[in-house]
Amino acid sequence: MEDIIAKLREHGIGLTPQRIAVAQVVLRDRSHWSADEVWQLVQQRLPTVSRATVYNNLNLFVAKHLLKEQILQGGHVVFDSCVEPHHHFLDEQTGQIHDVPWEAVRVETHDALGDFEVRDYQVIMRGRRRNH
Amino acid sequence: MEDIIAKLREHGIGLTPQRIAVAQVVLRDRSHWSADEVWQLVQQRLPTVSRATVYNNLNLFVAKHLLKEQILQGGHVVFDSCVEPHHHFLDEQTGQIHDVPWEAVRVETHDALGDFEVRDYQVIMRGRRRNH
DNA sequence: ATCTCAAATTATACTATATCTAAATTTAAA
DNA sequence: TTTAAATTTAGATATAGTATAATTTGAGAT
Repeated sequence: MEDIIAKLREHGIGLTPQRIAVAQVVLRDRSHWSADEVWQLVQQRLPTVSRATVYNNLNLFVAKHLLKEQILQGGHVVFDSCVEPHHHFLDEQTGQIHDVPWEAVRVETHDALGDFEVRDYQVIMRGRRRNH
Repeated sequence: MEDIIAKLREHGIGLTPQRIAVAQVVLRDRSHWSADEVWQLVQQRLPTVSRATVYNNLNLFVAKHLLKEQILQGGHVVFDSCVEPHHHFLDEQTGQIHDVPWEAVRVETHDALGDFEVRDYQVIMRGRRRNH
């Protein structure tokens, strides 16, 4: 709980019970959360929390760089607690998205880019994950 | 009109007035179309066309490789008449997405990928486009 | 040419996701 | 304690997409 509070403060986010509850959910182990998943879990701790509040706070956390918004296949939005740069691997069989370490992929661009000044990039890979 | 019909046939798509109208819109000059944009334009030619029909046919065209589905920032889905492999550049100032030639970017992967067998990839670049 | 019928396709109605609005409540500073 | 600003709530609305019922298509039989 103290960790969470410290983290919110570090990111310039004011404290409310709703925000603490949302942060407790999204900063847990799993790294990709849909808004509705978060809402359902937060409701267990705070039954009166409204859906709009969850959405508002998730988007605030993105704006304050506590989370990153990621787009899955089909346009579904999830919130990612890993804000460090990383790439994504989409397992086409399971539909699962996995984080790939930044250094695992090297990207070089050529002059053919022309007018585009690249500030940031991310590689989306598709394929399958070998059986464990 | 004949071009459109030939194209639909090549891709194994049966002919209906609705499909011809949708194809006429999306195979025009601009390369990224939202479903609702398509619907509005198609309605001008076929006022009874339903939204579901437009969605159904856009998704069919993707399935038959006449179009490619692309996900924009925020999870918005657009349909792209350029089905050749290409990368994307998102202009952060205008929110516009631009196609980048495949060869303009080279990607190498390393062992750190581990379990992931990459079949396909795409690079999403962000930045700005120099003034014209 | 016409009819039949199953499959394909479209339209109607419904659902999912996300955001807006105004009122109510809480926060944080004085 | 007060107060202004921030935040949440509850309900409505916007955006996007889909399920199901209705209609059309296409092939084969007559």
